[in-house]
Amino acid sequence: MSTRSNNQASNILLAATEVIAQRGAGKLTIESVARQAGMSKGGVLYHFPTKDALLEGMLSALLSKIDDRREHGSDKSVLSALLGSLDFSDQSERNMSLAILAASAERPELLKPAKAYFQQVTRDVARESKDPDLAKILMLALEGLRFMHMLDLVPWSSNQTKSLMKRMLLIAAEESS
Amino acid sequence: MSTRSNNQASNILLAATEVIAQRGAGKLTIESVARQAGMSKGGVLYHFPTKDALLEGMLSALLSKIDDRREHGSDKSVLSALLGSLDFSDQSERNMSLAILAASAERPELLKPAKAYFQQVTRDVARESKDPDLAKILMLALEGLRFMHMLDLVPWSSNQTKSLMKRMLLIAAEESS
DNA sequence: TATACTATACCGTCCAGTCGGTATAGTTAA
DNA sequence: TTAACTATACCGACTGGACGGTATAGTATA
Repeated sequence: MSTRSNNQASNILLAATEVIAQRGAGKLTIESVARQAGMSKGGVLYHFPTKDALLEGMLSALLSKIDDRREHGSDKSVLSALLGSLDFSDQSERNMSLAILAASAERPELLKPAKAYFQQVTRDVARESKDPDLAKILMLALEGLRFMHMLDLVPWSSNQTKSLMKRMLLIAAEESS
Repeated sequence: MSTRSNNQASNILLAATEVIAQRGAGKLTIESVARQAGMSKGGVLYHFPTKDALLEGMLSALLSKIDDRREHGSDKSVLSALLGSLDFSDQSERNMSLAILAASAERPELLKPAKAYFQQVTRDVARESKDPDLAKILMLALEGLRFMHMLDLVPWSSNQTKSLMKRMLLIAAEESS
């Protein structure tokens, strides 16, 4: 029967990311999210009583998705897991990341958990690396790719991106202890 | 007597970046820019007839500053010039970059010139490299650093950033022909 | 009936852009 | 030299629309 009443929240979250992807973070309004989710403004406001709550929801969905994959990265290193799990040809991947843009525009404070997350990952990656600086460079490249992807600024094909990711995985494997 | 009131336009541009840095791209209003620049809304609107014009102005100021430095990078490679000229401890550097966030929020189309710029740089860097993929990784790391800096998301000290940049310069020097 | 959810009408605020006006410096010319 | 005129820079009241949030009434289902 899957009441799917629980799903409505994530439906709305998804719709929000789509709005940002299609029209920009500045056009993220409760109305536009409602339309995209196929419901009314009241419906959205029932699930997320304020716009801030919506932004928080998007951000925490993004972080928990990333974290999920870090843990499911099985036997490889954290860095390898991160590199290996990101798929930039996946539209929903990009869309979720866009929460960062929306939050930074409207409520920069909401990015604090994201910063904490980066600190954590940095620590973890440094701990397992022979060459922490090189590991950081790879992390930065990964995030650079994420941001450029978010803004549709990547100046080469997705095939080239894939081969780049492979190369990065290779370097990561070489230098992990 | 050098009233120097003739560069009001760049004054306003500067004020706009400060507003974004202090309050976020979503709070970038003509009024707030006017206040920051020490004038009235009408005054800002005189120099930039629409908000779009203001955004365009910020973006083109950013691109021409970067381009400037690429050309003044003298005898080194393009990649080295880019790596060497960026100073992330400089506040104004970060502020100017924030134009990207504002534009992406309000008028994503305005980022087209930025994309064209990245394509150009990528071509140039690839041409002079023995190992184009490695060069791309460095470029990505540089942009990753820019974005994380913009969002105040860098999880380590500015000293660590400096040593990272040195390392990146080293790699770039090793692999340039 | 109660709970979970959705729709609609409405309010107050914020904001981009308009417009009539002021101030001032320069230019022309009687 | 002074009156008439023009250009540039700026001010601030106002308008119309968009948006966040509230209130409330309705529907479906268990």
